[in-house]
Amino acid sequence: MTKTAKPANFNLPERETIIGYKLRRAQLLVFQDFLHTFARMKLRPAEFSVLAMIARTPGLKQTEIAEALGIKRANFVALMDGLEARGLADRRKGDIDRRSHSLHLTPEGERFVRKMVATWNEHEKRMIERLGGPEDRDRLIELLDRLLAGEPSADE
Amino acid sequence: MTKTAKPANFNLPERETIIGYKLRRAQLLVFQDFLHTFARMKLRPAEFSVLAMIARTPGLKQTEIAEALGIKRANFVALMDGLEARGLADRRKGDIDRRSHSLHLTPEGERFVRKMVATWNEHEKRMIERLGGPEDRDRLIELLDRLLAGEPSADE
DNA sequence: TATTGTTATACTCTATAACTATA
DNA sequence: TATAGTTATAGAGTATAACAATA
Repeated sequence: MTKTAKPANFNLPERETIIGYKLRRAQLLVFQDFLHTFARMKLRPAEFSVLAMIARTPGLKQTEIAEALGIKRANFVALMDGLEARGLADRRKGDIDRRSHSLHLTPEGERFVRKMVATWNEHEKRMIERLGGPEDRDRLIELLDRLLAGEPSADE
Repeated sequence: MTKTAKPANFNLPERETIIGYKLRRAQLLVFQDFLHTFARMKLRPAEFSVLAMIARTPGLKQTEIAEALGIKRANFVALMDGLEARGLADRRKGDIDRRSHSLHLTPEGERFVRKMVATWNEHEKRMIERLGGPEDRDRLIELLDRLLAGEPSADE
């Protein structure tokens, strides 16, 4: 029994089956776990991605990394300033094109990334367990890839 | 071949298999489609959810709706001001507890919600097609529910 | 005292325009 | 002219504290 006398008949979608709604809730949950897990290391998701990308491919230009991660180059500046101020990464003037900065990890940045990967493993393990196991993680990724198919995706 | 002479060996996760990363990308894509679809109606996801909830259960208190949708009651005020200013919903002083406001659709709000549901169907149909069909939508929802299990979820 | 709605405020993300130094 | 990085700024979204009216 509803709270109104005349129950108007809209054909409202059930919130529990709305893709965008569930997707947002799940994403917030995963990011919450990430933030909690990395609170001690004071690392945000975007910083994680940037450090991971520099570690994997040192020497990339600022704009290349920003674009690959979907970060506007204007907003990337402060992020990179932070990593540099913490002594984790540095910018080097490109010797061919002196306008550009190529990005590298410092020795301390390399140590930090090793710890970061270990911490990330904890977090991801927890998420995979929630899903039911690695096969279910794969099934989820595959479904999300279908949504993203045909996108100007970050890499690949 | 990488861009560095000594390829330091971190055990970095592949970005393509990171749950949080994929989840965020997919959520942004779905919300982008939503925003584009509802641009003409000038309706944001949060407003959609609020109108849908008022339509389904008229008479709920402001705080009940805000909490159910994960919106802080302080932030709900401006959102509700907007819906009221557009003549879609209104607040009525509770006659038992005169501090509270119970929320209802106006007649124009009811017409708006009918159009909103039709527009939403377009959007969701597009997302379901991307996923591969309704069964795949169900599989996705089921996996996302596993992530969300044990949460102080909105409704249900 | 506690709660509902409200105001004010602040912090993060994101987006755009315009500047500088190089090309 | 165009591009890489930068600065300034503005808009969402979200978070907290404190207040008035009411319980």
